[in-house]
Amino acid sequence: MRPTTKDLAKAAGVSLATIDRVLNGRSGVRQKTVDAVNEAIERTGFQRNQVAATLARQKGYRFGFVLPRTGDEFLDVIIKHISEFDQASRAEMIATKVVRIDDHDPHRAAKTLSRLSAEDYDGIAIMAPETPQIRDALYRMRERGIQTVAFISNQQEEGSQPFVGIDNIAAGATAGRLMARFLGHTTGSILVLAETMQSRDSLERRLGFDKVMSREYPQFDALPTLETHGTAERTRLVLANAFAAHQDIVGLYIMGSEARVAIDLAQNLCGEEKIITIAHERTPSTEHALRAKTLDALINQDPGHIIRSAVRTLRAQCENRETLASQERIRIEILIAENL
Amino acid sequence: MRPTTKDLAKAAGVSLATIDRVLNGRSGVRQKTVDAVNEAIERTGFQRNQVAATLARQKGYRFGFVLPRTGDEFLDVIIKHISEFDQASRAEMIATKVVRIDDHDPHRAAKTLSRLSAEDYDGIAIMAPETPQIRDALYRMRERGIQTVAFISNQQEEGSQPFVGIDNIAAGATAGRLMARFLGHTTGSILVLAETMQSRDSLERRLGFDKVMSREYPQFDALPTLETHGTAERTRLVLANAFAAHQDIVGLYIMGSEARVAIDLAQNLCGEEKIITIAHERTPSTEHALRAKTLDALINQDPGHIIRSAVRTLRAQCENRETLASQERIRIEILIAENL
DNA sequence: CTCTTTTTGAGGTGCGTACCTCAAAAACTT
DNA sequence: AAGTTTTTGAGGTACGCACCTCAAAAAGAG
Repeated sequence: MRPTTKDLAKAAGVSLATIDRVLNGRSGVRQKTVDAVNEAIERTGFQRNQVAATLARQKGYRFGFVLPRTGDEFLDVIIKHISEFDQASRAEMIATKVVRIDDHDPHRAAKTLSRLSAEDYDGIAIMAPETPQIRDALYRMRERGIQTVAFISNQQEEGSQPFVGIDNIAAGATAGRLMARFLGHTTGSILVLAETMQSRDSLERRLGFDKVMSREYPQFDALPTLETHGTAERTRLVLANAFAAHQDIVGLYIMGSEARVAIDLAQNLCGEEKIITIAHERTPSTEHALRAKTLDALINQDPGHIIRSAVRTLRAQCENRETLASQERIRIEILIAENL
Repeated sequence: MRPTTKDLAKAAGVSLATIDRVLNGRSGVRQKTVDAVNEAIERTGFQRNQVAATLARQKGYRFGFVLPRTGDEFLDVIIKHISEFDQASRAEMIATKVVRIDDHDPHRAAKTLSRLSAEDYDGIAIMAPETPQIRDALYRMRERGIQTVAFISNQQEEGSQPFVGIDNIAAGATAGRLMARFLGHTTGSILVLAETMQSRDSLERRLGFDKVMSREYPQFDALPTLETHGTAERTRLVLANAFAAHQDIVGLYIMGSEARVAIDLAQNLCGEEKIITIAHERTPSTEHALRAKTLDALINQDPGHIIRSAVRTLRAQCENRETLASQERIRIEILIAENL
């Protein structure tokens, strides 16, 4: 039988009240006593029964997913998965809510964050660009006792909060390797498309992509990143210009959003010689393109896994436990038509 | 506030005892009353609080993972993950144990299964070849009230129990597509290696592989499957013979175990012209080969996901709930050196 | 209608923890 | 040493459900 708090109290030679104080980090306990309890925990191998604990806490866990207000199809997919998760985990007393912030106005975004109270949230997972305002808002949030985790988009301040998402440098490298291998023995230029190079994610993907391409495949010329600013018009414009300026385009790497427009357009612009196209994130559009063979491969991070991992991570923080790093690593998925 | 059993009793116009009888499928309740309670469940949107339920049940859940006694590196990986999971989920009152069965002696295997009692296991996940003996043993097991789920290797009898694992036809097709795309414009023969073609998994993978190759890439000649019987000697033998008989081998698809030996050997036998090699399942060996570029791609099913999914599925059965199919789909992962 | 069987109700206990109160003990202060 | 503050103990309630018993009510059989 696993030891209970009662057993632990006996083993430590203190009362249940003291055990409770130590276990839940309440004040008013001498260090000496804390040490004695911790020693007893070690000795007896006590593990708090989370099932009983959450039942007793009564108010399960409430987590917020902070997402940008503007976004692409991928964001819709994320939101859909969050609400699915919310449904499925209500029986486990975990509630998840989506909070939107102004991604183009850091001040307003920070203000929205500052309004999130510890009364309403035990933790939040945030997907946002890294600005000083947001960094500070997150810092104050943690001071208020709300756990935080960066989510899909990493924040600079490593160490202060965990990150759940893929390694974007590796993701870029993966795209690069696939691009080169699919191209085989041809040579030519490769277009690289991003929403904006202001974002850390795009920078990292490009870095990884170039690392593979320039070192191992000098026969290809990866052109400077084209920025779409997330609009269809500009995507059309920059792509048309690029195809006009370069006659030898053999590949297209779409790092960011607006994949749909780019894929369709590239189909028309490239002539009879098919170009190899690789994009990120599975959405209805990219999935369709993969099936239609207008897209050759998709680099994906599974939204379901990310969400579950973010919640596990937040919950572990709330209960100040460690997480198994190996369980929380988000895979860089390669999707082709056959393994959709 | 979510309705509790008490609220439900009031809503259905019955007592708590009756609610308990219906909810836990006990006998001695008229159908009319059962219907009334179910109607009230619908109407009030009652959802049993699993946290409280498992606490009250006192004896968490005990699940067994039935694995073959003999096996390759992949099996070791699975076992490692099961014990990791066991550690991590003890706080959630879920205990998992590994049970080994004689995979070469169906009678002994069935006997081992018949000894698993409902006293000790709430459910078992089984990875075993499909034989009549095992099928019957599983049937009787379910009659004893032990939930079952097929795991990695599917059993024929679809419908009678869920399956957690990948679609092996799709996995084979994925391997085929990658093989063809990596080979590019060359032509030649492709070797296909399996432990045995007796197993359904190998048959399905081969089926998927051929579907892609023969229909879309007639320039390649996928040779008949070579069987290694899981031994290093025989692997060496069949491979050496194959390379002697065919001078135009350009690809090697390793569907089953003994990947390590096959990869190393193929390296030596193929001469200066590198052949494209694709294998299944991530293990220390295959991972190393991928890094060393002696392996071009790996088709993988994540053991961690499979185990968690199997446990979620078993637990849902115990609580006779439905599972979200979308959450339980096991991905066919494509691994290359960059996204390890 | 009576007798038997089946179905239902009322009530209780316990799971392991959180969280609360109040008093008692121990530790510091001056 | 007396007073003040800090630390600890004892005890309780609650969470939502499982599981148990025993008696009462209802339904069915003859």
